[in-house]
Amino acid sequence: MRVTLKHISDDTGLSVATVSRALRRRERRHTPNEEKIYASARILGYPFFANTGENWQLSIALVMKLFEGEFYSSLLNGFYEASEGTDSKIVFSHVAKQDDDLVDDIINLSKKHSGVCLFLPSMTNNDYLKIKEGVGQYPIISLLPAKNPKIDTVCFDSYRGGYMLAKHFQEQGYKKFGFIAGPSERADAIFRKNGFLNHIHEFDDLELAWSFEGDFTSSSGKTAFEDFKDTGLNDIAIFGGNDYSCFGFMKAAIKSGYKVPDDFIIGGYDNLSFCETFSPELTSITTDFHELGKKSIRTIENMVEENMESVGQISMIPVGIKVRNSTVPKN
Amino acid sequence: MRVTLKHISDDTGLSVATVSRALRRRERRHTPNEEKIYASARILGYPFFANTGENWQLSIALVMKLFEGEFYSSLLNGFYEASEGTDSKIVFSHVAKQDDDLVDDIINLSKKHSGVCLFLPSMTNNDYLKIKEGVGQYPIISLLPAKNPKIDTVCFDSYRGGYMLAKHFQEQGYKKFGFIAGPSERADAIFRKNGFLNHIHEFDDLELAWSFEGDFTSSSGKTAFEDFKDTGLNDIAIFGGNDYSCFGFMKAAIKSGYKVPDDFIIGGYDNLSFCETFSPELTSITTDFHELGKKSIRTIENMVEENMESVGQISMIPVGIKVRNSTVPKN
DNA sequence: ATATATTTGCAATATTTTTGCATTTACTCT
DNA sequence: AGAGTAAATGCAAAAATATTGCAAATATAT
Repeated sequence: MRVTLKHISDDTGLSVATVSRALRRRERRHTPNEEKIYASARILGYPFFANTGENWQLSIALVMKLFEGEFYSSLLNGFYEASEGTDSKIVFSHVAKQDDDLVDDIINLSKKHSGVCLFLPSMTNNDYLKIKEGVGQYPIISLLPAKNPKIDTVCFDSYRGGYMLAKHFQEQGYKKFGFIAGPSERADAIFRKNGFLNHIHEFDDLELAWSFEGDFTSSSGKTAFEDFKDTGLNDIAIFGGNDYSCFGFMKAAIKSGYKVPDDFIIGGYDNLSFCETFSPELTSITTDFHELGKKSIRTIENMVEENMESVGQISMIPVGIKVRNSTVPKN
Repeated sequence: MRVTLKHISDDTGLSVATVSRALRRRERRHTPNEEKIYASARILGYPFFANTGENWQLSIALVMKLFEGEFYSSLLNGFYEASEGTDSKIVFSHVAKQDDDLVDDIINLSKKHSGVCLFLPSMTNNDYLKIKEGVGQYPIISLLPAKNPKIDTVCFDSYRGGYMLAKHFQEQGYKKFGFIAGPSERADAIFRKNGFLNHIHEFDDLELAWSFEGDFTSSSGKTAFEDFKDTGLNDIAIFGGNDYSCFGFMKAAIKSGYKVPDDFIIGGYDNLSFCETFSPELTSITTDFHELGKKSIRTIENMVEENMESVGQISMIPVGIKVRNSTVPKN
């Protein structure tokens, strides 16, 4: 049974007619009974109707799970800014921490919104298939790259990011390269790595001299440094996988008496604001969340309007590189 | 006119009966017509009814405006975590960047949600009054302290934060204190300052030797250092207003050859994750966003249920202090 | 105390949604 | 290809829900 005026009437003790009038009135009067009716309507969950014609907007749910660090703010901010001036409004949706209900949660979201954007690194291909089955032909995209994407994807060009950084290292005259890997189950981490390694492999005089399995945290960067230190390598260019790893690595290195960029150069990924705060300032791959948001919203809007079958299309948003003192000595 | 099945029927060319059945059915079938009906319902904005009894949740809108940096992630995360296991669900709501429509935006939000939490540093008392007038007796709170709050407030005890830091400085044996102020229109910045200064004034042997008007940015921290350097002061304990200011200040100081905590000690506010990454690690006032979220949600829930008049009550969430190497030499 | 405006409930009316039933369409199995 | 079966659809009746005219009750102003 859905919520009707009768429920509110029973709840408030007022007649259905009074409830109807209070809720339908253009201007609020803030009389005690009106307040009572509104309060009851909210508690009971009476649907406040959207009106035809009148600036109705698509609501697009942006679904994330983990939620710490500057990165998520930037992502959200990019989407909100991108939504201004479009016919869509962004609704941020948080989903349960447990993976169990994830698929069901998303299917439920699809009932309430016009489209869904997923940013969920832990999702498997199997999950995506289940979601696709659950939502049917519905505007839904993923914001993370996948090896074999089951749904349309709008994401940063992680591969190119890794590639660009390797190229930059080469241009600085380095031949030996190092790499701290991200979590191996994250496709974006793998693409970054592939881009980096592929550039190295393209040139016979370049060599991957060291690598380490990290997990994108600052503390794994520190562990990576301890591993690195034991190798005794120097004159090497290191890709940290992301900025946090680099911070952890650099901090430990500087503490051990290393000088950056003299003893090694290092570059990160994400271009967090702390890149400028750290000494030396960290070279990093830059991502434009505003572009990601714009492209995602446009994609969802197209899907809603054309109502066409999704075919696992991938849109890559280009990334850039911000060169700072961690790879280029101060002049 | 609100959206009815007739609209969807007209839009899809199917009969009202078919539309009704498709939307009412428990399980989705994903037939072409069903997809068409759902798509149309989403575009037109047909209200998908919340059911009585069945796990209906209060929806609480968390309203923010600016949106950069780790701080906002933490705030959101705290609220979402706090909402788990309660009868409420958090809906994050972004409002227009322009101040003009702010009040109207919030009044509109009040129609769609059971309660509203505002985190809007730029709001004036006048704005709050207008909102109160617009929403009537409605569950709404502010998450920022105000000198003379017009609506109920749940916020961190900024005053005590400033006070605690001054006390910590005193315990480290310092007599001379310095201070970088935040934006003067932000009440939370003023409370931090007052707490800090009041502790100083309580003791005759303590003295505020230097202060600077900043704006909570890293670059204003840098400017603050330039001002500080000219004074030639040393053996001083500095409260940076927030962490960003401290980072900017420390970076500039270290570049100028200062040693922290030898030449001066410094403490921040917010306990950003970068406090641990910076060298030296930054002592900072810690805030518990989970507690803030819990208290806020409980307050809104009470307001919804008891439907009582809001009276400008203030709930302060205690803050803590995390002492690190920027104020205590490593042992 | 009286006049006037506002709010409310009842009942009638209008609108919207659901359902029984016959028909059409899609699909399966010879 | 054609019969048989299941599912989907439209029509129209029925049910449910929402709105409104009107008179009584209540509040407010004079």
